[in-house]
Amino acid sequence: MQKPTIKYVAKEANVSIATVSRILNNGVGYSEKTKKLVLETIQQMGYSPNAIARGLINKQSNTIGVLMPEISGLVSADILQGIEKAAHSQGQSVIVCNTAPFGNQTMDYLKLLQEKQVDGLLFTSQFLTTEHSTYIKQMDVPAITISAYSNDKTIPAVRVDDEQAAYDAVQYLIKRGHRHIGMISGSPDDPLAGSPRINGYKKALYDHHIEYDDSKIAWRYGFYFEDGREACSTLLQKHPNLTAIFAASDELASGAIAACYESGLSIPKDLSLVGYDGTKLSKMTHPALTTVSQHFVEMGETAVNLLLKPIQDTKYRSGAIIQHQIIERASVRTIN
Amino acid sequence: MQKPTIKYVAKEANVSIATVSRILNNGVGYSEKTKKLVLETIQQMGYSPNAIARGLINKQSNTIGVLMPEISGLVSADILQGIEKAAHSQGQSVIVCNTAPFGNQTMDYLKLLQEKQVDGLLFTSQFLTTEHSTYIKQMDVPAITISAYSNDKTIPAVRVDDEQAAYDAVQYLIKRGHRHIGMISGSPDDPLAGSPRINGYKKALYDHHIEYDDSKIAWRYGFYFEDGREACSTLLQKHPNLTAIFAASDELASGAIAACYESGLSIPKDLSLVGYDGTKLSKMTHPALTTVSQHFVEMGETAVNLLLKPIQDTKYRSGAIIQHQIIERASVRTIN
DNA sequence: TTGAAAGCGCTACCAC
DNA sequence: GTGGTAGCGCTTTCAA
Repeated sequence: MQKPTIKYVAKEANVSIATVSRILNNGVGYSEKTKKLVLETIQQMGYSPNAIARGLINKQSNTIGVLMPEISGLVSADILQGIEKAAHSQGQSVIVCNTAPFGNQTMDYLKLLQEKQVDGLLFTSQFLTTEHSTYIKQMDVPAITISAYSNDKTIPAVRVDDEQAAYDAVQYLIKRGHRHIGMISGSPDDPLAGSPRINGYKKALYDHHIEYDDSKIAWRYGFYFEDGREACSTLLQKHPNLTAIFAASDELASGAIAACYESGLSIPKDLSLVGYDGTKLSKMTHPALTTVSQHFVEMGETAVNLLLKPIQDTKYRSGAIIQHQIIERASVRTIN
Repeated sequence: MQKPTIKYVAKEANVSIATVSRILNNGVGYSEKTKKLVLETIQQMGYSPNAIARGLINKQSNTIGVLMPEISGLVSADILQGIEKAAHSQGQSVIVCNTAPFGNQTMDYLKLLQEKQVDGLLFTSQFLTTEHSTYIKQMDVPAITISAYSNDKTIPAVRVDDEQAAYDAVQYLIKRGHRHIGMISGSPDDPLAGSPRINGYKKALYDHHIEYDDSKIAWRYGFYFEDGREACSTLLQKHPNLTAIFAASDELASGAIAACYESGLSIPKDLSLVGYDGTKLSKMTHPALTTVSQHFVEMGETAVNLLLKPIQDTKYRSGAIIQHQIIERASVRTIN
């Protein structure tokens, strides 16, 4: 049995396909009577319009493509959630693409999404090369980055002010009496989540007249648990007198917690700790992490809105900065 | 500037569109010379085929739809990762749909995906009603459930044998000398992740001649941190002599850990704990959780393969059971 | 208020 | 080997 098409519906209802089409698209130009008749026929035949055929004519797919490394990360998953929500509420579907950090996976996906005629592109937590942005330009679809880094500044970016957020985190510690503050970080060469946070850390120290010491930053290439554990353990060995550590991700912080348990340090009694991201992990550790929360779901939503709405407001031409927020929990102690 | 179409490429290269099409689709019926010429023209014009037009003819979208509640959950995210990986390697794109547990969100998405002519449907962690499965049948696309529950047994299911897995977890505790074992669980009315695990718990006790006591199961509707914390605290109050608890999810277990800290209990010294799921959370808690690992990424991959491959092997007609595995970490102590 | 028909970009059939 | 063309299911003029 063939699936019914508009043609078939028209025949059954004894009207033209044009009329059916009009009714389907809420246009005008038909009597209530025919409308009722057609709608009934559709119902009865179980007709479902073919979005592909529609797309061919309308030149739009009502689909946006999302490119992200590691879908299953706490951060990515939250962003994706926000994206899907906002997209769906605006009649768009979301195609997810899991890009590998190496190779030209991203280019391959870009080509694929171009063929699929996506109406927009979202890049999450990714470094956008010039090759990428050049290709996007040629694709002629709107694109927005989320927590990503691009050389091409004409692509709007939705992000948190990482430097300021890190600054706030460190200042938070300073205000609670800490002066021996270490940092666990991603790579200083990472322009995305590495250097900005390191800079914020440095700046906060500087502004509060605390001497900066290179060796008080322990960095790894990743932002994961194991990275945090190793980095923290290294840091503690080098600087046993640290009273606080700022970790550039909640996962790093959770690793730091593990390292502290291993070396018999109690948090926050012996060492205070501030995380970063505000993922659900941060409330599940023990002690619960005081952390800098990024509103990932909101970031995803904002990005979609910026992508889909014709950019009338020049204010958002270059994207949006989402406010971060320090969530106080139990991992920081105040020194008198 | 219009985007170049196949027609335009044909004109530029002085061949027919039929020839271009053949070359594009790796068919036969053209000389090496024309192939080279056409490919060069394509390259030079920056032509990209239109998958929508293709789809209209081929009656396929090379897209599969994934429906899941809560994209951002640890479990869902892992499954999605596996799905995307396997789908992409088979030339399929993935549309994610975040279904709310209430309302008829799922039906709406189903209709949408039907219009988009998806080639397959994947249901994750969801309860499939008869209305759903009836609609799917009528859509005439293959569908598979992953860690889901459906009344319609003709829909292949990819899952872990939850009862057996829970059984193994509890038996693991029993073999380590525990006899006072409580359970923190989802709702007994939840046929998906509730009752099977509870049954496994009961059965293990029974098989090892340990009396079953209803009140040693504390359940909540959710499987989250707060649920676990509350449930554990309730349980501990009622049964202070428990030496072990089996939690029906890692998040529940992490909540249980928090509850233990609050009541001054040390894990595993005072209380042993086994989690469920094997999410990345389980290695980030302190102590690291001994847990029953479900291979979520593999489950996603398997589901896609089953969905896309014509089902030649009757063995998989009804789906696949993915092996679970107990990962031993630091949350269980052996009683002598 | 309605219908006929062109055409979106492509594939596949048939003819040469 | 190659080209002409019907037609996938739909929207949208243009006429009636």
